Amino acid sequence: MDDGEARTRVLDAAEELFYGRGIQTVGMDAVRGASGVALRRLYQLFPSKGALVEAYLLRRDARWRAGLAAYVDAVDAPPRERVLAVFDWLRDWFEEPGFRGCAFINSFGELGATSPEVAGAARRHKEEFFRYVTRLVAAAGAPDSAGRQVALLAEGAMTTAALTGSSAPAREARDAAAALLDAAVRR
Amino acid sequence: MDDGEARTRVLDAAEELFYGRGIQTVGMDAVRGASGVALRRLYQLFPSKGALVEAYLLRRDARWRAGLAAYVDAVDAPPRERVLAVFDWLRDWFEEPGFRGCAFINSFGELGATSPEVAGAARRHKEEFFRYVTRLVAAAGAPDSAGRQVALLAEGAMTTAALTGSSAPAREARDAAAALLDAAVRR
DNA sequence: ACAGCGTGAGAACGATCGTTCTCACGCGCT
DNA sequence: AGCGCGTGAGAACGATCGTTCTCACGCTGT
Repeated sequence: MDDGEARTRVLDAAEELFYGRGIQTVGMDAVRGASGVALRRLYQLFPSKGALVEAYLLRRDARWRAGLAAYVDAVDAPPRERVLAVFDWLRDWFEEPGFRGCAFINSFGELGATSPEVAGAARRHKEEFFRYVTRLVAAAGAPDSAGRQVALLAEGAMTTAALTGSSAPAREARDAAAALLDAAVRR
Repeated sequence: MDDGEARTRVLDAAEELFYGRGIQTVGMDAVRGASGVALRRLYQLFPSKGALVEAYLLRRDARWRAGLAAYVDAVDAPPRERVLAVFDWLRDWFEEPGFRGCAFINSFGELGATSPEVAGAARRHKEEFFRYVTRLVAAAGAPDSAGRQVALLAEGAMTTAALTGSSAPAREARDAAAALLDAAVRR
C-alpha cells in the first residue's frame, strides 16, 4: 500500500468517524483500526491529530461543495429553479443514512472556541457556500440581500434536519426560498 | 453557603464554561475552580458530569425561552411586529460579548451522537422554540408552514452569526421573515 | 547472501479526566 | 467539655488519549 492509498484510507476512516461521532470522541486508535493504517505511518502522514482534523475538514469542504455544484449544474432549467435545486440536493443529503447535520457547524460547536484552525475552516466553508448561493440568486435576478436570506434558510434547514432527524426542513426552506425569490424579483 | 446557593454557583460556572469552551473541553476541576464549590459537594449535588450537563441545558433552555418571551411580550404592536421582534431579540443576543451560537446546536454537534440525553434536550428545546414561533406567526394570520419557515430563518441566523461573529444575520433574517409573512398573509 | 533501512504491531509514556478517598478541621448536640 | 457527623482541600485511582518507542521482520541493492 503506497502513501497515496494510505492517505485516502486514513481520510476516509477519519471522515466517517469524526462526522459520525464527533471529533473529540474519536481517538487516533479508532482511526487506525478503521483505516488499517498503522499508528506510526498515520503520524508520518499527518503529524498530529489536529493536522488530520484540518485535512478532514478541507477535503470534506471540497467534496461537499463540488457535489452541490455538480447537482445544480445538471439542472437544465431557468435560474430560479436552479436556486431551488439547492434545496432538492439538501433533501437528498438529509435522507442519506448517517446524516448528522453540517460537519462544519458541528465541529465549530465542538472546537471553534479552542481551535482557531477549526474555526477558520468552518468560517471559510460557510463563506464559500454563501458566495455560491448568492451567485445563483443573482443569476435569477435577485439582489445579494436575497442571496444571503436564501443561504440563511439553507443553514437553518441543515441544523433543523439534524436535530429532528427529518428531511422535511428541506422542503419548507425550499418553499420559503421560492417565496423570497418571487418577492425580490417582482419588485 | 447552603445547598441552594452552591447549586446556582455551580450551574452559573458550568454554564459559562460549557457554553464558552465546549463541554468536553471543560473538566470538573475547572467547574470547581470557577464555582468555588468543593469537588465532594459538587458530586453530591450532581452525581456525575452528565447530570450537570443535563441540568445546565435544562436551566439554559428555561432562561433562554423566558427571556425571548419576556422581550416579545413587552412589544406593544400588531402581531406581525411581534414576530419580527424575535429577530430584534436575536440581534441583541448576537451582540452580547461571549456570544458563541446556540448552546443546544453546539452541544448537539459535540455530543448528540453519543449522548441521548444531550440529543433529547436539544431536540426538546428546538421543538419548544418552533412551537412558540409558530404561535406568534399564527397570531399574525399566517399558516403553520410560514411559522416553520420563520423559525428556519431564526435557526440559520443563529449559526451564521456564530460562525461569522456578526449580528448582521439577525437583520437579514428579519427582513426575510417580514417578506414571508407579507406573502403568506396576502394570499 | 547479507547488511541496512523502513515497516507493522503494539507496548510504553506522560498528561488529563471523571470519580472517589483521606484526613484534619469546625460546628451542633447533650 | 467532648463526641460525632459533615465539610473542604486536595491527593489518589483507574481509564483514556495523543504521541513516541521497541523490536522483530521483510524488502532492496550489490
